[in-house]
Order: sequence, then C-alpha cells, then structure tokens
Amino acid sequence: MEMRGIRANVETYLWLLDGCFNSGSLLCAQKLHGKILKSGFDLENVLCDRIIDIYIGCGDLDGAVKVFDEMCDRSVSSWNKIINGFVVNKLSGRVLGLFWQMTAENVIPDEMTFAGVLRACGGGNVVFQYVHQIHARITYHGFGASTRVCNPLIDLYSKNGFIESAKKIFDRLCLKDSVSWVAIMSGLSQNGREVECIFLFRQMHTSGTAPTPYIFSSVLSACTKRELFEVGKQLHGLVFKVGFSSETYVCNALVTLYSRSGNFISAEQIFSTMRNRDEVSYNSLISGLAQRGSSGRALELFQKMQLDCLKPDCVTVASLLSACASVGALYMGRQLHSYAIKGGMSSDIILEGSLLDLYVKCSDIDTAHEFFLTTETENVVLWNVMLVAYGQLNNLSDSFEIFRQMQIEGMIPNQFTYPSILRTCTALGALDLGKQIHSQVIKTGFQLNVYVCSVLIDMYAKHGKLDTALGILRRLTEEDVVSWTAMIAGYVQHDMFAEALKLFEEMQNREIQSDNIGFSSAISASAGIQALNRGQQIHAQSCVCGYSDDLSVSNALASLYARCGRIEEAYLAFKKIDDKDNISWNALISGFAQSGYCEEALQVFTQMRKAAVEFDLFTFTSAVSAAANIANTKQGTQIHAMIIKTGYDSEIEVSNVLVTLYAKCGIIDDAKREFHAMAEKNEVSWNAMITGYSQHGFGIEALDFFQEMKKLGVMPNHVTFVGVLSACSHAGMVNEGLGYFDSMRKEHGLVPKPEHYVCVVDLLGRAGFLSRARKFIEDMPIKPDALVWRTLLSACIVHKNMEIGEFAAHHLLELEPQDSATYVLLSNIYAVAGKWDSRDRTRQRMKNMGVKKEPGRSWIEIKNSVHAFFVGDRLHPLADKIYEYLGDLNKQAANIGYVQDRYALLNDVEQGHKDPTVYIHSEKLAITFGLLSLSNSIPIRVIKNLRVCNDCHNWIKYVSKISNRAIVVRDAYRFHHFEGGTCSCRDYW
DNA sequence: GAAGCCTGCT
Repeated sequence: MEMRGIRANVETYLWLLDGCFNSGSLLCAQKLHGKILKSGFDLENVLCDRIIDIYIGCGDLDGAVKVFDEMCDRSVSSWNKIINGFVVNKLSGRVLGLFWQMTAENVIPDEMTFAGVLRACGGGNVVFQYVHQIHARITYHGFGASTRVCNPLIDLYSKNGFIESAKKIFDRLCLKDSVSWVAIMSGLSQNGREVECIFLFRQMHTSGTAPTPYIFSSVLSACTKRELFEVGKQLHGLVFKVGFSSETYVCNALVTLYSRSGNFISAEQIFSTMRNRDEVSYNSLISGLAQRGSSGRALELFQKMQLDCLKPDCVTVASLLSACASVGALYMGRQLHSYAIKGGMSSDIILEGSLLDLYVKCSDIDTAHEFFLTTETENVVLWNVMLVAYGQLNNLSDSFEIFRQMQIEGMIPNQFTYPSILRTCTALGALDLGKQIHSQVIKTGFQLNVYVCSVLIDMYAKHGKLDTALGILRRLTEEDVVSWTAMIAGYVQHDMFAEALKLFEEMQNREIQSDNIGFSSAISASAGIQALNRGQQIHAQSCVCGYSDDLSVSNALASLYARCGRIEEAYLAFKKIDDKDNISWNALISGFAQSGYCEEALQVFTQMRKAAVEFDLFTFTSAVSAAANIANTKQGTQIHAMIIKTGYDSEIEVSNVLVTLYAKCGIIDDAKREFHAMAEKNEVSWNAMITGYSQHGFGIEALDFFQEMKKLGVMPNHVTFVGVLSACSHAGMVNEGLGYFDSMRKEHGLVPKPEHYVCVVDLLGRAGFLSRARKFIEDMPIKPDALVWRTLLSACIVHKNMEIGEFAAHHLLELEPQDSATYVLLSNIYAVAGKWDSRDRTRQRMKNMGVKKEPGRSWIEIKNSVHAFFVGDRLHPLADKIYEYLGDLNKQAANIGYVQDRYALLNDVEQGHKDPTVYIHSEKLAITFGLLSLSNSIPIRVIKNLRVCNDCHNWIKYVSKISNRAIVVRDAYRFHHFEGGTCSCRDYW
C-alpha cells in the first residue's frame, strides 16, 4: 500500500494496531508508533489510546506514559488506562498523584477511575488520610451507592480498622452483590466483631440472597475465631443442604473450624473426603494440629502433602510458624526456618514476617534482630514486629530508633505501627514522646482507628490525663469494647471507682458487649468502693456471657470478696479457680490487706510459699504492706530478706513499701536507710517517709522532708498533703497547716479530697479550736462525710466540749445511724458531763434504732493459738493468775501517776458496784495475759473489735513504760503503737 | 505475616 503511494488513514492504523495488540509484539507496536508520529496522526486520541493499551499490555509502562503525556484533551478513559497500568504494575504510590492531576485538569472521574484508585490505596504505602478524601469525591460524583466503587471501599475501610464507616457504606448500597456481603462480613470478622458477622449472615440468608462458597468460608472463620463451634456445626448442616459440601473453600473453613475446636475426627474426615484438596486444606489442618501441640501429626501431614503433589508453600510454613510462635515452640520453628531456606522461600514477604514474629514471640530478640538485618527494608510488617520486640524488652530508645529509621527509609507507619510504639511509651512513662506520636497519628489520619485509640486512651488514662483520654473515647466513631475498657480501667487505676462504674453502665446501655477484661475491671471498681452487691451482679452478668471460668473474672471476684472483708467467700471463690496463677494468690493477699485483715493476708502469703507458687512484684508489695499495717516487724523483715534474695529490692514499688514498713513500725532509722539506698525515688517514696514521720509524731522532720522534696522538683500529690497536714496537726502548727492546705489548690493545682478536709478538722480540733473547726466544716464545698464528723467528735471528747460534740454526733448519726460506736461516744460525753438523762436517752435511741452495742472483745495470739477475752472475763483457764498480775500492774501504774478514768463508761450506780473487776475491759486482760506468756523480746499484739476507751489507752501507756515492752493494739479505727509511755496516735484517735 | 484493654506501693 505504501509502495503504491496510498496513504494510510486513521482507520488503517487502528486496524494495524489491533493486529499488533493481538500478537503482543512490542517491537511491531514501536515500529507502527514511529510511522504514526511521522504521519502526523499522533494527535488522534483514538490511536494514542490504542498505543497505550499495547504498551501497557506488553509491560512498557514508560512508553505508555510518554504517549499519554503528549496527548492533549485526554478523556477519562485514557486516564483510567494509565491509572490501571500503574496499579497492575504495583506502582500504586504514583496513582494518587495522577488522580489529583486528573481532577486538577477538570476531567470527571468515573466508576472505573475510583475502582483503580481504591485498588492502589489497598496496596499499602498510601497515607490513609487520602482514603477519606477519595471517599468524599466518590460521594460528590454520585457513586456512593455503586457496588463497583463501594465494594473495594468497604474492604479498604475495614482492613484499616474503620468498620463503622464500612458498615455505613454497605448499608447505603442500592444493590448488594455477593462481593459486598463478603467484604462487610470478612471486615466485621477481621475487626473482632465476629458475632455481628454471623448475625449479618442470618440477615442475608433470610433476605433471600443465596450464599456463595466465599460467604460460607467467611462466616465459618468468624465462628472459629470466636470459638462458636456449635454455630459452626449448624452452618455445616446448611452447607450440606445447599450443596457446597465439596467446595474446596468451604471445606477448608470447616477443617479449620473443627481442628480449632479440637475435634480432629471431624476435621480429618472432611479433609480426607474432600474432592480437591489444595494447599490451604493442608495448611488448615496442619496449623490446627500444631496449635494444639500435635506437632508430630502436623509434620506427618507436612510430608504427606508432597505425596499429594502439593508442594508445601510459604503459607504452609507460615501457618506452622505461627502455630510455633503461639505455643512457644522455638526449636521446631528453627527447623522450619532451615526448611524455608533450603526450599528457597526464605525471602518470601509473608514468611519473613512469620519468621521474625516467631523469634520475637519466643523472646529470642537477638536472633530476631540478626534476621531483621538480613531482610530487605521495604516490608513494613518487619518494622512493626521489631517495634513489638523492643517494646517487649522495655527498650524505648531502640524502639524509637526503629520508628524513626523506618520513616527515613520511606516506610509509612500504619495502624499496626502506632499501637506498638505507643504501648512502649505507655509502659515506660514516655508521655511526651507519646504526645508527639499522637500528633503524627492525627496528621496521618489514624486518630479514629480503634487499635490506635485504645492505646492512646490507655496511655493518657494511665498517666492521669483522664480528661484527654475521655475526649478520645468520646470522639471515637466506632463502638469498641477495648477502648471503653481502657478508659474504665484508667478510672479504676486512679481510684475513680464511681466514674468507672458509670462508664461501664453507659457502655452496656450502648449495647457494647463487654469482654472478660471489661467485666473484671468493673468488678474491681465495685471492690474499690466495697460495693459487694454491685460486684456480684456484674459477676453474674459475666457468667451469663460465658466468662464463668475466665481467670481474670474469677480473680476479680476473689479480690472483690477479699477487699470487702468477706474472708470465707474470698477463700471459696479462690478455691473454685481451676488454674490459679499468681494474680489469684495476690488477689487474696492484697484484698485482705486492704480490708484490714492483715493477719489473714500474711497467712495466705505463707500458704503461697508452701504451695511453691512463684512470688512476683505484686505479692511482695501486698505482703509487706500487710505486715506494715499491723506493724508486724518480724514477718516484715523476713519478707524483706526474701525480697533481697529474689532481687526484687531494685523495684521502686517494693522499696517504697519497705520504707513504709519500717516507718510504720516506728523503726525510723531503717526506713531512712531504705529510702536513701534507693537508686530511683518517686513521689510515693517521699510520701512514705513524710507519712511515716508524721504518724510517729515527728511533725518537724516530716515537714523538712516535704521542703526537700519540693526543692528537688518532685511533684507532691494528694497523699503528700495528707502526711503534711497531719504532721502540722501533731506539731500543733495550725497556721502553717492552713497555709499548706491553701497551697494545694493555689500552688499545686490539687483539688482537696475529703481526707484533706478531715486533716484540717483534725488540725483545728486537736489544737482546741472547736468552733473554728465547726465553721470550717459548714463552709466546706463538698458534703462532709462521716469521718469529718467523727474527727470533730473525737476532738470534742478530748477537749470535753459537750455542745459541739453533740452537734457532731447528731450529724454522724444521720450518716451512719447503725454505728454503735457513735452512740457510745455520745453517751460517754453525757456521762463525762454528768448528764445522766441525756445519756439514757441516747442509749434508748440506740435501742429504738435496733442498734446493738457489740460486746467488746480482744484477741491475742500466743504460740500459734488465739486467745479471746470479753469484758470482765473469768472463763480463761489462767483467769486467777491474770487478775492477780493485773492487780500488780495497776499498783505499779498508780505509783507513777496513773489515775483510773472512772467516767469512761460508768454512772454512779455502776461505779458503786461491789465487784469492779466485772467492768475490766477485754484489752487489759489480753495485754496482761500477753505480758505473762510472751518473752521480753516480742511485742504484745492485741486486736480489739471496738475502739479502745480513754482509760484503757491511758493505762496501756503506763504499762508499756512499767514493763518496758512494745504494745501494739489494733482497734476498730486505727492502730496504736505503745512504747515507753507514749502512743503513736499521740492520744488522739 | 504484625496491634490494643485486666491484679500492686504512700
């Protein structure tokens, strides 16, 4: 044709190009392209489009782009061709740029454009923020209900953790095809919402949409993940009914289901009768077996697979590796690693991930790092796994270095990266770094991802920024149980139990199903305010949800009973736990210690040692704290020795409680030694010293420590001020105390809590400013609690002020009408003033209210047996000896100034009783018996169920001096440590 | 192939 001089026209070239396209010859196309350029037809878009098709088809993307760049007035279909060219060639990073350029040139994108762009976004290496922007364009151009565009969008959102957004898109679809259903169902399943996935399947089924094998495999895998094996079995029936029981995908999912439930008979049966077994079939059964520890059979199948003409592929090895990682089978994992190297698959991107994960999960970080260095850099998963590894080692600087380096190498952090690094920041208290990463999270559009949010909430909540944490939770658009639980737990960690329970309730009102950890946190919150009933109700709920055998929930229940002082129930709950861990034991020890049953706590500690359960940080802190509370120096120092042996003395929490132990026992030199030996101190350490000094009446020293603490820049907290204010009380420094109280708010931004008001009332009351104390209470911005009134009442008794005492007692009785001690105190005030009518009226009122005065009892332990005494008790076998020695003691005490305070309880009739020994209080008897029975080196320890009375208190001071013995009395309200004629309470209780 | 929430110390 050319030789005859006939010029080819556009049609001719089009035909020629078609031929070229069919033959797939790049060379031919290039020649033709040259001719077209020469002929000047290169301005014809229809030819250019065809040339682009051919170049892309032949893999010459650069050639295609060159043609594309030269074109003018490019149509949307030309843009689509080039976009898809990049997508197919996995150069998705450049697609977004093309898309923005296209919109800048006012070319209107169509469905095909968006489908391509979304595919590009799914390929990783795209900042997720852009997906939101593209979504906005999709809506703007009217494709918000198009399955072709929305199916990949659903997939993209759910893969990045935005399941709520995915659901919204799904709901707006006019026509849902089977791909839409699979996308949303597998999305739900991937985001931990397996139950909804199953629910949606039912909805789909009833709506008449026929399920496909893909849909079955998706819903079955949801059942497997949730361990809803019964539902899975029912679905198996349906599979049979609709005739999919030979479909490979369905059978694979069934094999996984049965093998995870441990039903290997069914699993193997399905497997062996399958028509077409593929690699996945083998992989499912192999990984099921390996996860259950049947590695022998797993390896057997691994061999057999090859006889079935299926080569174990990367996924086979990867699934075996993941099973190894989850059961910690490092040795088998290493063997698989060599297999992978021999089989030439060790550089597979997925396998690299599983290998690294194996080493990290098995805590072999050195090998992990070594392996990491041998891999190529562009696999973001490997970077993420390394972040987890350094997090495990509590190594913030290396973690951050990885985080920084990965970005230098062009990796974009994703929704896995942020939780890992942020968790490390949380654990190591690097709040500033955490905040910086938080701003990066916002910049890159992950601020609504539930995994990221849950860690952010946890980070802020754990470090006391509860408002910030709550803000994040409130802005979260997804319903996420973990984020809610993190917030609830944060409240619990900061003693804000009411807030925790309120939030838990709100979560349930929103029908967010709590998980085991949510339930256990809510039970802990109930325990924090001794709300036994509430805690029991929550426990019942958790049982309904299937958590009756869950360890966290069971531990929380034991802790609830223990912290509510229900010894028997706590032991019962503890015994019911099948696989007790240290937390179960610790729950009893710390719970008993917190509810004041410190002897029981120490007994549990001893049992724990006999049971050869390993102690941890929590065990030691709780046990020492129990010993400290009852000033049990002997057992306290024994535990200290064990702490040194096990190396826990380097832990700051342990040192803090040791300082407390010695301070509370009054061995202030040892407390100081522990304190100064600490490599690192926090505010708790300082508080322990300040409180210790203060409790032992060393007000000035306590305040010196407080000044020193401030000078060193350690931030005082609420507890510091309890110590400081009571130090001022002891030292009689009223004005200084009031000044410190003001400074809480003004200088330290601390809002005074009820206990601080109590301290100020104590400060004023002890100094005798009773009217000022009353005025102070009346002006309080919060409602005075019982302790405030009880403090005022005690001050009135010491200062013998009947009027204000009466006032205080009435308020106290309004709050606690069943507290017999208050009636007794009030009647004592009247007795002191000789107002016998008022006293009798009080006693009558007490009777009318149905309040019974508990009979006073005291206990003392002598050589592993407990001796109990009532008032005027003569039932003890050694009663005669005890009364004889008591008489001696009374004489000696009188010689050095003891005068019996006969007004403490008795009216004139009672005082005239023939035998005054009838009224001898039980603590006197117990102490006398202790002095008779115990060697000089052992302090006398007596427990009393009521408050110790004024007379006994005075008597014990004298006796401690005469006998030169330490006497420790724990009464209903506090603990008194008598030595050398004085008491640690400084006559004020 | 990778990620989050749960017991303790003043």
